Amino acid sequence: MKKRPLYEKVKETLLGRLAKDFWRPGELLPSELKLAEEFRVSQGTIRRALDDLVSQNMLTRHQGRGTAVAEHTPFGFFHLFRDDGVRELPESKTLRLSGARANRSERDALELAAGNRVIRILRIRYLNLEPKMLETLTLPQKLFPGLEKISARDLPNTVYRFYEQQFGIPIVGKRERLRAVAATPTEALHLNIEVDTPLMEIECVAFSHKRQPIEWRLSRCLTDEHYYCNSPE
Amino acid sequence: MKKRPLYEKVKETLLGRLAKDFWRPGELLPSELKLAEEFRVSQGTIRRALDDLVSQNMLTRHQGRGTAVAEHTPFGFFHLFRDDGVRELPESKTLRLSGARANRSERDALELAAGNRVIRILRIRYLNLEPKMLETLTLPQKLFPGLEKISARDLPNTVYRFYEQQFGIPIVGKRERLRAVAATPTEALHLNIEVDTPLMEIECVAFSHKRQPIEWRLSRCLTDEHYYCNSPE
DNA sequence: CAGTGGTCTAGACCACGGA
DNA sequence: CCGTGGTCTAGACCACTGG
Repeated sequence: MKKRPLYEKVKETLLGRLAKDFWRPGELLPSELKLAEEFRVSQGTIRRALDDLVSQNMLTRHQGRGTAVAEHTPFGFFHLFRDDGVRELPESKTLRLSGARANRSERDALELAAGNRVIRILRIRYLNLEPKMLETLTLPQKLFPGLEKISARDLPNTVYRFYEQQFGIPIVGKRERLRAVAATPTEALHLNIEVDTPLMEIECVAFSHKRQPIEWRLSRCLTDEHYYCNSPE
Repeated sequence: MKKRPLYEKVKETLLGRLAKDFWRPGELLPSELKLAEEFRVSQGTIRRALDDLVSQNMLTRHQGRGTAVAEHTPFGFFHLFRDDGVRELPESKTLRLSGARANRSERDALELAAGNRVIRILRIRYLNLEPKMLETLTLPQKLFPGLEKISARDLPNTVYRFYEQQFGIPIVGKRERLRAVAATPTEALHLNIEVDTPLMEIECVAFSHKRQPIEWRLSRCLTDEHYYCNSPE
């Protein structure tokens, strides 16, 4: 029955607090010894839990300072770099936000049964003021009650924190699949390029802590002056 | 002077043995307690070293069985999957192998001084008997003495193990950069596609254990029936 | 069953950061 | 200086694997 390791329980509790903004981003959380006392486990167990959360980019640790809530960098999970290696701040504009019945691809990606509804969001992203990326986000409507009635202008730039804070859904993992594709006429128009220009397509499914699919994202980006990288540089 | 943690020393020693084929791939190495005794450290320290090597895909562990040398899967670091998620065995043919003075890009990628020589290898790779990928490998000649005189036919399909066993150079890390590009006439010819077809370009620098660049690899692949993925699926 | 890795504890000392 | 995380130890019990 209860074969789950202790550190998994600790992780789960801490994840819940992080989702609820129990601590602010950047804030130090209690020391390992304090947490060990609170959870009635040893420091080693706390350490194991914290290490796991650090490797999931939920926390950061600094010797002599403490363990802090990760400042979900302004880049978030944004993986495009300029050719010289410098990272640029992405800007985004939401073009459309609407609800609909999930189609076949969406049901497959989000593991939904037939008939479920989804929310579709179309965004364009800019790097250095140039349009570089067009992306479609698809969310299961039942997990985001009321989101379909929000104005496109009110959707924040970094949506993962938004999911956490407004809907209590922390994103802790993702699976990406990449392809090279040719720009469609619509994409060519938005990105100010010629039809059939090669684009990088990034298909990404984001998961909550128990591997439940939360978001299906299809991005198509221009890599004429940027490259994609998700390794630790 | 010597502030390197103990487990780092252990890792280094074990890595050296793995490179020398001290244990065969798939073979179990001594238990944690045996290793702890040999290295005169605690089991916890050995465990930490082994954990790190496991996360580098050098070892695999199974509760109740032991710790084994990773069977560098027939896929190696090959990251193309068929659209249905199935992994296919890549076949490769070496088209050319030659030595030359390193050009600017090669010196940058491999961190070489001007005047150094490199070995260039041009390969074509097949998936399900269809040509899907053209790649250029560039190696610092001084690290691979005699390799430039080898016949293209004698170069094995999986080169990383070859580097380890013939030249004592274990590859433990890599950095990848991806772009979408248009097929050149040469590539179109080899891959049996039209010029300007979108291709995924994978630029990969492979490192030895102390971050020394060993191989610069530029791959261009057709993603009409495959996708690229380097996350744990 | 014996032996393995997986978890957990309690304690020690060190290296670093900030007041 | 104190408190933090980083390393290391020694020992305990559990869960799984194989013969």
